[in-house]
Amino acid sequence: MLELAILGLLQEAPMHGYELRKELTAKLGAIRAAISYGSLYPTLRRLQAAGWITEAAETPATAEEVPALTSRRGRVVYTITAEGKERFAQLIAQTGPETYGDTGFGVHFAFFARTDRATRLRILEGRRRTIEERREGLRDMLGRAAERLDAYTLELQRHGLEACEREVRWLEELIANERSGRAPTVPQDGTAGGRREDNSPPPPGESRKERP
Amino acid sequence: MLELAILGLLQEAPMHGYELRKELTAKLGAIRAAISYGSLYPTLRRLQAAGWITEAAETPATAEEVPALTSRRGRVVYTITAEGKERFAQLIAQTGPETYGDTGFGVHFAFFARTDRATRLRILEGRRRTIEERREGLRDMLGRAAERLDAYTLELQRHGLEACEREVRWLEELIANERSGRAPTVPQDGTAGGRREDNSPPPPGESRKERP
DNA sequence: GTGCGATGTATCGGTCCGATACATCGTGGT
DNA sequence: ACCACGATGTATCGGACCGATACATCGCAC
Repeated sequence: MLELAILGLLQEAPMHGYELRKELTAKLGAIRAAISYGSLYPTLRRLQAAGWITEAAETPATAEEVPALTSRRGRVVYTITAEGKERFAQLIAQTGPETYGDTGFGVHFAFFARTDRATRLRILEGRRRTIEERREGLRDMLGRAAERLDAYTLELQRHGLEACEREVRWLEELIANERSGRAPTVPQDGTAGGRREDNSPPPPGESRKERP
Repeated sequence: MLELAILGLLQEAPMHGYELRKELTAKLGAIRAAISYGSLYPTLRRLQAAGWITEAAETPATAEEVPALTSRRGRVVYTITAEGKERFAQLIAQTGPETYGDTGFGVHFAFFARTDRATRLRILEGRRRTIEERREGLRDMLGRAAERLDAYTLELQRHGLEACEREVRWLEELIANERSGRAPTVPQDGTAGGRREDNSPPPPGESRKERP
């Protein structure tokens, strides 16, 4: 999951570790607390070894800014490679059980702007299926096995059930939205500052549909 | 977390691994999918080594029920020890940052029937604090940094924000309920003799509302 | 002038998951 | 009569991720 997220973020701009973590936290803040350096750095190492990204010590900068006495050491900047972009496209397109779990779904969803519509629909429907099953499990529990559990556990289940119902409704809405063609999609590639023109994979058109 | 959950469940009755997993899944179904054997068995081994539980191969059963031709092999039954109960009491009473995270809070909450009211309140308030902070982070993101994120990511944040708001409301309700006094606590130590009797702890949610 | 929080890189031990292997039992289909 | 299949049951292995920790620099407020 981290691999996917890192590759996705580095496609917008090269970054160093600290920055990456902040962006990661911003983008995934709704689904997980904060990425630990204990996972981030080893993963970066792994990605570098696999050739998906390259790391370069940030130093020169034409040497005219700072007299190099207080040279910024450290500050390793990671850049995605062409193979890395391929890898990302492959990861983002493939769906499976782990795509429908809480974390997996969240990460995939966060990169929906870089996902083609067919895949988006597959993921949304798979997630809905998963949540519906969880919901049924909780309903059964609250129905049949209620007397075996104490009041607090029941309250927890009830709250969980409600969350499932809400999420299913949310997903229905998103699915309907996708099908109807007007998806909330701002293609948004890394060109914000007017540099690094790169073809965002298949950003399904119909851009610019602001939500109320 | 698993340690706490296992100790808590074994306090209700001795069980073997498979059964334990099922009960665990039932009790924690609202917060996590299913406990993997890859965590369960090593944890049981660890608990046994620490002396919190004892394991015994289930076999004899007075030999009058089944002719022993189809002897059930395997079937290791785990029983909590006195030290294990102490350990559980210690774990359930101590609060900290990890108690307020999604999983930690869920597990603690699931055993609120075995937790004293002061601790329950501390946990509920700590959790509320944590969620409020997450909520504020999401609000800031949706306010200030909105233009930096694509529509899908924003939608994810919005959904997460809503979930936070709902949970805070839920927690407020639970806290008010705890404070209002009707919470017998039920220390509930030995469970000598009969299982199956339901010394029902406090009722957290009273009259539930029907949905509009 | 100094303490302190943000920035920054990095490792280590430990928890937990997913895949896998293997064995038994009862049930129902062919 | 046979056997396929799902539930029951125990167990291990590699890998992903976290939490704590260590260390160094920078700018700023007191």
